[in-house]
Amino acid sequence: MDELSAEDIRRYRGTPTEPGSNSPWRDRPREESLDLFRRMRAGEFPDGHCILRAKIDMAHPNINMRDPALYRIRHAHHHRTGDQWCIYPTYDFAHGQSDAIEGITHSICTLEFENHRPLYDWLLEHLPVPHRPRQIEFARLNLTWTVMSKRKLLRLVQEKYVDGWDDPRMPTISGLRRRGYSAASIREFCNRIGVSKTNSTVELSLLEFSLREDLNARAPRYMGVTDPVRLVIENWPRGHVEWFEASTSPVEGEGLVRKIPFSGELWIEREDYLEDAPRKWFRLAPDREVRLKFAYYVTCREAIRDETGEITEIRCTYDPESRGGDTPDGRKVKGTIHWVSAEHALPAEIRLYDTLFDRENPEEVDDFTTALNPDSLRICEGFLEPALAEIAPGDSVQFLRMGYFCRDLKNSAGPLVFNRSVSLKDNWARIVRNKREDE
RNA sequence: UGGGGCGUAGCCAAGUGGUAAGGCACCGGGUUUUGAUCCCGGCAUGCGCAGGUUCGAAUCCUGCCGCCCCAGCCA
Repeated sequence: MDELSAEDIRRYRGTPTEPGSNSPWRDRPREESLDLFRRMRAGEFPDGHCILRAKIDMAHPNINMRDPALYRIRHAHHHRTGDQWCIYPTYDFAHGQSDAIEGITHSICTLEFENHRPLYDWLLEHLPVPHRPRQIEFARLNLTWTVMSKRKLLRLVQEKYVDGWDDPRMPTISGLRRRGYSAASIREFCNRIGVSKTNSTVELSLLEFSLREDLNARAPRYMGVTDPVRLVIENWPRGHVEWFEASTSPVEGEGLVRKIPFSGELWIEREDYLEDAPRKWFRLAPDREVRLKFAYYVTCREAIRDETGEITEIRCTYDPESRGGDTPDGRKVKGTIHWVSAEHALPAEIRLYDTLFDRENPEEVDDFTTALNPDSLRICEGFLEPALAEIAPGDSVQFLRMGYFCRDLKNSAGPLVFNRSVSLKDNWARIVRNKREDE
């Protein structure tokens, strides 16, 4: 039992390059120590008055072996036992013993505990344990574009930078689940990155790939427009509605068949129209023809703008011969875009996520909260095809061409809310990016 | 300048004396009513560096270099 103050203990410990020296209490007779320990347990002393230490070697090159603390006084209130217990073991003292009692064979932990293993082993050797566990250390998982330490994540929650531990932007299991990450995709990700002792940071793209791979195989396809602009078909019979039958699977003969209403006024994705389109642009532009998925070919005639210059309506004509998405003359259209009939559309809140931080390594700045990405969440007022009303909270679907979305687990009572789990791979964006870099 | 770890491609990672797996990313091409998926091809004359041992070295030896962790009565 040592009665040195915390400050003195630190002084006696030495430094990594200089040995420490023995506490003046080190040779206290056992009976006296036992008595002190009993009284400490009985609550006779205030916090820090004395402490139980292991007698090992104050000159040991490993600082953890320089007479480490084992039991200290903490007058902490416990929700079950109240104030009756006031002494607590250190992590090092408890670790090996609890492993031994639980029959643990391989006690796996992270690299920073490597220096503690000699103490872990020393305690097991010197204490009456029922079994000898072995501690094995591995590198922790780090991911680009986020932080992983519990202490940092806690700050994000406490300081309200996110909505809670299950905010879909959090790299927590509950956050990933709410984002729409399946258990299978997370497991497959873990298989892919492996386990080693190398300090490493895995690229986020690998996590995203694992999700896409799983959802590509499982998620039914529907149509939803996230950033809507109105498309009017000038030669469509007024008030006419057609219903198309389409499968939710891209694979012939698989999936469920549901009906999709089509009419003369649709919502399409704002980004699917471009005024000055390059030659390789396959979507809508003045005088260009595209296929409306499952339905008809339409040719763009004009775009109508408001006073601010924003496009409010795109006017097209359709080819009645192209019903179903093919024409008798066999002419090809390069682009196929998704749509939702305006009259039948389900309004929905669609949440699009970006990385929580604005850089690959948020730890490179002094305070990681200054590296938060202000655009990590974008809330859209979108429109969905009617069949999407049947999707249960927590279920994943693909919105054609827009990515994989998961109906939010919370907010299940009110209007439809969908979280985007991950976008689809976007080769067009890549082409545009590469071209810009060439110029 | 003490001790404990780790260095194989842009990012992960196999490999333990027989001539550098695999995945992601990236780059080409094909198929496609999702610019998705799928398919085909490319991507380390080289394993932190320098010597040495060996018929043969990422693997063994020696010496360097770089990065991470440790001076809580935190975990």
